[in-house]
Amino acid sequence: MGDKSQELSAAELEVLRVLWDAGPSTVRQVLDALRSRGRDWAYTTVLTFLTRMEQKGVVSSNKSGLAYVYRPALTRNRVRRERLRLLVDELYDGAAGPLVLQLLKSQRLNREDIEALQKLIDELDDKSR
Amino acid sequence: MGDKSQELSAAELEVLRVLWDAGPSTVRQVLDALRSRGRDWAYTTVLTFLTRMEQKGVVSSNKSGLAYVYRPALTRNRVRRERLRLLVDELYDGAAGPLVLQLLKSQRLNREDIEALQKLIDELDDKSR
DNA sequence: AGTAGGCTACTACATACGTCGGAGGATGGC
DNA sequence: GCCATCCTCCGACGTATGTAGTAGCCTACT
Repeated sequence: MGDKSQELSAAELEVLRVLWDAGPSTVRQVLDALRSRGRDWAYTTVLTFLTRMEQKGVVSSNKSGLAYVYRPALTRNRVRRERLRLLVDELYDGAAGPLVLQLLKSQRLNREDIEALQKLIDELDDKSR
Repeated sequence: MGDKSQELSAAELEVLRVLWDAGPSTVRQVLDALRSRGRDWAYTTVLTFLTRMEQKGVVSSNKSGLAYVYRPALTRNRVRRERLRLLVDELYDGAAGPLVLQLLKSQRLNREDIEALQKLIDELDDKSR
């Protein structure tokens, strides 16, 4: 099967998100964080995920005192970029334009977003002219 | 595991894409289309996918003459929306703004895109004011 | 009528994913 | 010193995914 090696399943991504939000954490801390997000896994389940994810290289760990502390080995931005690219390639034939439009239409942006957007567009506009 | 029932794996999505692009097709037609896209599966592999996908309800089929003809049961737009929502929720905490910005920054848009964008922003701007 | 070639059904198998339980080692109170 | 804890390691099990072989059924041509 896939050997791109850095494939994140939905559940794995959830674990990673905890690490991004909470910073380096032990298994128990991750477990608690997941619990508070409504994910009620067993301790060993979390352990299994972290272990497997370390194999894949998406988290790293080092023993600190009694327990191992895990930290993300991929930045949120890196994953965002990859996922975004995948989405664009798979569902928009590589063209980002329509995706942006769809986003703007279907999601409600607030005033602030719109302003930031406008600014960026002005820049792009200058550059492309 | 997931029972949302309508989970599409990467490979399944590829099959679906062929159906979207080519319209109702037989197994062989799908196979050929996949081949021309560099996916060199065996005939029965494609058959397996289509069969499983029909179970899941993402394609439907009806016998026409000698062979079954498969057609998508989900629109491309529907899948786009779902995937997009997932991406926004999982990686942007539900906020579409930053996603749009990242898209605009990292992907190269052409003049046309930018204009369409500008127009849309003007509209949003009016409405939100 | 016989056969080649296309089609589906059924089965299979390895790997990944989601989910844990139990065994066994360190540790910190009492 | 001993027990309640907490931690990790290893193994397990069911379902999903990726990939395909085989067998048997039509059908159309010769």
